[in-house]
Amino acid sequence: MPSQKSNATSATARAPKRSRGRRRVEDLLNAAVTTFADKGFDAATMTEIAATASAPIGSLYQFFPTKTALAQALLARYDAHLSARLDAICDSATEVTLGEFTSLLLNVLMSLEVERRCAMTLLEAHTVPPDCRKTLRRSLRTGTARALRARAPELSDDEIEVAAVVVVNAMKAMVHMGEEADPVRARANWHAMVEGWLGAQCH
Amino acid sequence: MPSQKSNATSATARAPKRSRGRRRVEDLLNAAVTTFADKGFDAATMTEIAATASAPIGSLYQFFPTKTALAQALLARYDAHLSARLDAICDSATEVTLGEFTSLLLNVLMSLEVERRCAMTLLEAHTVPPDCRKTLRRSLRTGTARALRARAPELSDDEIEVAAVVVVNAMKAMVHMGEEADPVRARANWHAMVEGWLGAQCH
Amino acid sequence: MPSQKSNATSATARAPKRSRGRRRVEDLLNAAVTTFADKGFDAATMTEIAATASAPIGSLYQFFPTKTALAQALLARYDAHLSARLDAICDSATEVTLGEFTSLLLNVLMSLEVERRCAMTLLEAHTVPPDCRKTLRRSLRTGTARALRARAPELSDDEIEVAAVVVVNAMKAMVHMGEEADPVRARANWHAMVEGWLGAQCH
Amino acid sequence: MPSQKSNATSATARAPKRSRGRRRVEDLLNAAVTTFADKGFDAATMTEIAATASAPIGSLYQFFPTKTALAQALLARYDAHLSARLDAICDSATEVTLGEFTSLLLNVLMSLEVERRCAMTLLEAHTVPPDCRKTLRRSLRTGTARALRARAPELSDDEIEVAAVVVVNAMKAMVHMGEEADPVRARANWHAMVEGWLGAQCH
DNA sequence: AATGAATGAGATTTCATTCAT
DNA sequence: CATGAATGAAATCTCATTCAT
Repeated sequence: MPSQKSNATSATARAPKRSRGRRRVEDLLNAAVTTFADKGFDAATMTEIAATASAPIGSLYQFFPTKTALAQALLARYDAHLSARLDAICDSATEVTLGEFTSLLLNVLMSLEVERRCAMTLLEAHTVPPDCRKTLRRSLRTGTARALRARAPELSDDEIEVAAVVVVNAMKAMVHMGEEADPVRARANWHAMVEGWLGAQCH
Repeated sequence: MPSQKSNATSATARAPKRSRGRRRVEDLLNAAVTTFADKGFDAATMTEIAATASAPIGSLYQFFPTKTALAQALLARYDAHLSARLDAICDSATEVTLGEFTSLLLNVLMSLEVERRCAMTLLEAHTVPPDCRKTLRRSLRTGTARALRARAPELSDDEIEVAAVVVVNAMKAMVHMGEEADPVRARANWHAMVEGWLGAQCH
Repeated sequence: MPSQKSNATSATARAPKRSRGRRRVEDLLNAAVTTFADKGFDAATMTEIAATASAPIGSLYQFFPTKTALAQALLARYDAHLSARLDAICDSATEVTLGEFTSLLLNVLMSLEVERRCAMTLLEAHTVPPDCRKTLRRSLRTGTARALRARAPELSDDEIEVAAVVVVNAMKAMVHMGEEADPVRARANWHAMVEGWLGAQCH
Repeated sequence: MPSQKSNATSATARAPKRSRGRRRVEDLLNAAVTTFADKGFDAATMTEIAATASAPIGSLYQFFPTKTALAQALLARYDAHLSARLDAICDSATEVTLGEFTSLLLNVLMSLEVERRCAMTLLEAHTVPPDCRKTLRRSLRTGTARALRARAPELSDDEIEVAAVVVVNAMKAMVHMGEEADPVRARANWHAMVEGWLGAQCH
């Protein structure tokens, strides 16, 4: 008796056990990334994602029991990537100039073009549960706060909090400016603006 | 995304002739705004929009032959609103302080909460044709450029172009910061940052 | 964005407005009756039911937004039929012999062969919500109680209650005995047994 | 009801060789009993049954190559149980009063609550092949006939045949009356009714 | 012109069964 | 043997759009 759509309120991805399975999951995730990035969450279909990965639809559902679970897994993967980048910035925070530090921060979101577009799409999709969306946002903000604290330990918690919000939004703008004409100059100006403000803060 | 039976490649909104019709169109647009803002473009259904406006579904299709045409009309309406605001800024550009000017610009997107959320949703929706999305974006950029030129006529066309891109993205960030904790302080910092940069440019 | 299976917890059948619609609903209900009776609730598919009625699947869902709603409508229709029969018995309860009265009661379920098989199938189906099932059962019991009270007003409420339970189960057995070899003699015996007991009670 | 990949028209349960296997089969059967009783044949899934028995799905298919075969095995087991009870009644048929005899017969189906609910579910399921269903029914009828013959050897074969049909249906009613309000009085009345009829027959 | 019932392609999800490991 | 990941046919339900009334 098919029909009961996933009754579990929060279904999560199942981990593969065999080595072939792990490879297959990799393919499925990549297929999902490009499909979501291209079509958006709602317009992308599970059937198309499976087809893109040359996998039968049943396999897709073996690992991701729900379209939502698939989105969640993707966001988690991207979250891990961002955290790693931010951790790296923490490590070198005191060994670089302010300009370099600004650059590192502002470029956090600029790697992995497709994954980022996918993540941004999912973050905007009203159909994706707010939980996962909030998780990624918070993770990005706290990671940025960590980097700022590593660079400017003299700032209070509140100041760090607010600065992190500012910087995160500056990061996002960097990405969006790529679609405009002459993105190089636009980003250079943006960089200057943020560096100026950061310099004023940190002192 | 069910079957699109419409084969017309580009359907646009039809203008109503009588005053009763104009009132009805108004209601339909408003219903569409809230529905799109709440559910997103894909999840919102034409039936629900008509119901929200207490209008029969046939009426909705009378004026907006396509879901896409409806989105387009909404974006056009919002575009007009933004242009008006930017025009007003042009007029007073030379009579205000730099801080006030910055404030005016950064707050351009902060009015009409629901309409803005609707517009941003539609701008992200991959299902809405890129044309209308590009139109609104360009309109916002050129309007901003006009305001900047009114304030700083000494800048070259290129410089204005780039500055407009920067400012537009700064405007967007103002909106996004509203969802974070302590948006007041975040926005104040942001304002300071942009004012600093604007001051450096304009001279 | 299809996918959200009927989120309304209890969807009910929608009434048709046009005359063609009423005819169509009739056809759909009849198709559903035979299909459920033949295949059972779970094995019967909405697609097959629509096809049997030569109706597009969309039309089926127009009137019965859920497979469950369809079952409910069927049970309600059968309920109405049974109530009518029991009311008729009430009217003639005092004008017939005990044997005739027994006969009338025991034969209540023996008309409308297919509808009855459909109803019994639905009553057993674990997938049909208990509510509708209980409704029909109670309706049958209270209708029978009414008939018994009309015949034997001297009995207490409790006695009527219990007698109704007994008689209802006797009715059901009448139906089941139809599948055995020599159903005529079996039913005659059954009739004698119940009549004997009824005679002993009523006095 | 998803695709039945099994092309074997009639698959039956395989007997286990080792004692550990016999234990496992026992667990699987018990898990199947409760699952079928709770969810019905169609809604119960092989995966869930295996999980309930804490057995891998492969093991389940080792012993019962088909969902149908599993149902068949369950019905056979229940058949054996009923036959044993009826045999016991045969043995004591001449040593008890008519009231006791009636009681014994009417209570045949009242033991093993879950197994019985499972069996009744399977008997109603249109998806279970008619063969096994008929087998159990016939077995119950012939067993009952045996008991009646042991008690009343003077009756002709035809009379026994018909009486068995009547008694079997009386048994079933006893079970169904358990769900109504005041089942004790209902059953007492039922008992009186059947005893009265049996007395009239046997003489 | 106005209405809203009718349509059907297509989306998500399930699960009996197999077979590689 | 034992296991449980893999498969894909098939089921339920949605909704943009049309067109008869």
